[in-house]
Amino acid sequence: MLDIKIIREKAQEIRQGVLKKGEDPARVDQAVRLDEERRRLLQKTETLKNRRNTVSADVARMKSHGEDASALIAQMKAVADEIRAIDADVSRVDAQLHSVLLAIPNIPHPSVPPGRTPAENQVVETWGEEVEIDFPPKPHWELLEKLQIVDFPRGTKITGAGFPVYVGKGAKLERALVNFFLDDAAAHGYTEVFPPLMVNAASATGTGQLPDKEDQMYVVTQDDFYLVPTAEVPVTNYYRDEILREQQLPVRLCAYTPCFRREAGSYGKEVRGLNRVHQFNKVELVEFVRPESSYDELDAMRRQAEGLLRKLGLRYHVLLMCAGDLGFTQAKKYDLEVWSPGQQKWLEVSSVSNFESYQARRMNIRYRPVSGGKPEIVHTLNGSALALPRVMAALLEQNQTPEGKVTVPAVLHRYTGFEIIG
RNA sequence: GGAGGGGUGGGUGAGUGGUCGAAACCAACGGUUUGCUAAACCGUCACAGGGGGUAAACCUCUGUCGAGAGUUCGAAUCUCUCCCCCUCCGCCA
Repeated sequence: MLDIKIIREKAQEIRQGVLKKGEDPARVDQAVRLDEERRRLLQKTETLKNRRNTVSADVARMKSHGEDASALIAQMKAVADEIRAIDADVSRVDAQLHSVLLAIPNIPHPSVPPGRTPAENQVVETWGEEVEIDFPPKPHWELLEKLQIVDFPRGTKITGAGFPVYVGKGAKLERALVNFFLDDAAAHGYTEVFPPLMVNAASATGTGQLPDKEDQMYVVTQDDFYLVPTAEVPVTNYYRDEILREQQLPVRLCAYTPCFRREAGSYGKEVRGLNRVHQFNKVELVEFVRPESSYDELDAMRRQAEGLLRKLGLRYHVLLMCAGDLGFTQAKKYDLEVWSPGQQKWLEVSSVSNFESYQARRMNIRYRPVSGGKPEIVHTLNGSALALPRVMAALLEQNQTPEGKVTVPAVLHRYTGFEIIG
């Protein structure tokens, strides 16, 4: 969420930012009104509480001297009632303000291009040769089936649609990619963590999955837990309600987890093969940084994710997302997309975002400056490096041979132990 | 899952209705003393929100003793619900 003090002081700028993102700025005005009411009520109740505390001390003093305080006590009964009433108003207004603040999106960084639709995202970089394949390239789902490395029908039998079973060299290739990604992150100074795969409601709220995106998560109703839709959720919550030392920053964490997404509402061609599944593997990068360095860190994180695709030799491009295509909590975001020759389209495999203080304020993650002084909110970033299924899809399609075999990129050989599938 | 015992500031730990935001000790930080180090001594030592101050400094008020609700003029202290930790039993990879 945004800082109410900043909303109070710069309502006009915040309104502009919300508009740029294509969201309704009315809540900004609501927040300002509720904030004013809250402060008005606080002044009233705090004056009364001051009186109550003073008189209570008097009562204590009188009683200890054996004097009769019943007149004062009777008098304070009315004050106590009044305090109760006003406090009830305060907590009502507080709750309203909080839910309005949760409904105000993060505002885009000035460098984010305006725009409403994905068509207005900017391609800022393209890497890799446009591969001339002198035979009709197969889509990956045909290769998977022929090579028998991913079994969709049996996954459907075991669980349901969108839960593939990786088999044999498919399973090993998957594990090779996970290890390659993790090792690369470690080489860049990230500390590996392996978090719980279920989180509680407080954690899901911290990263912004709740209250709005509940539909996208699998819920364990009996215990009120949520299966993680991304490692971002448990890993960013690692430091929830904590104060870090400035010397610790930047904190760089990486995590491999399966990710569980209901993907309610998707259908058709978009979900063929590995394009969109309900359970998939991903290595995620998460950083906690000083506010002044968060945009440098964003670029570095993007470069690192790109590096993986380069080492794999996969053609890709980078999109700078326009304001309207940013997530609710994001201030700036790059997407990495790999080329799928079998489908003749780009597939998103990474999303690298700066949340500035938006998530951290919600989660109350701060740092104490070396110079002393008050704790300040950190900036958080995260990025996929990378999500596996579409990397697998592109890898298979870009490296297929006319006979329907697939060559494995050299960088993976030490992980797979084989150089060709089929 | 059953029975019992607990959650107090960075740490240990006192505090069962009345100036308690909380003794004492340790750690940390600043200072004095001192050839240096150490010791000793003095001081500082939470977070959030509101009001004042142009602002910083600072002043002031309110809240916070696992979380929430309640009783009371007044709650760390009494009551209820929930969360967490420990011990024993059961179950179990």
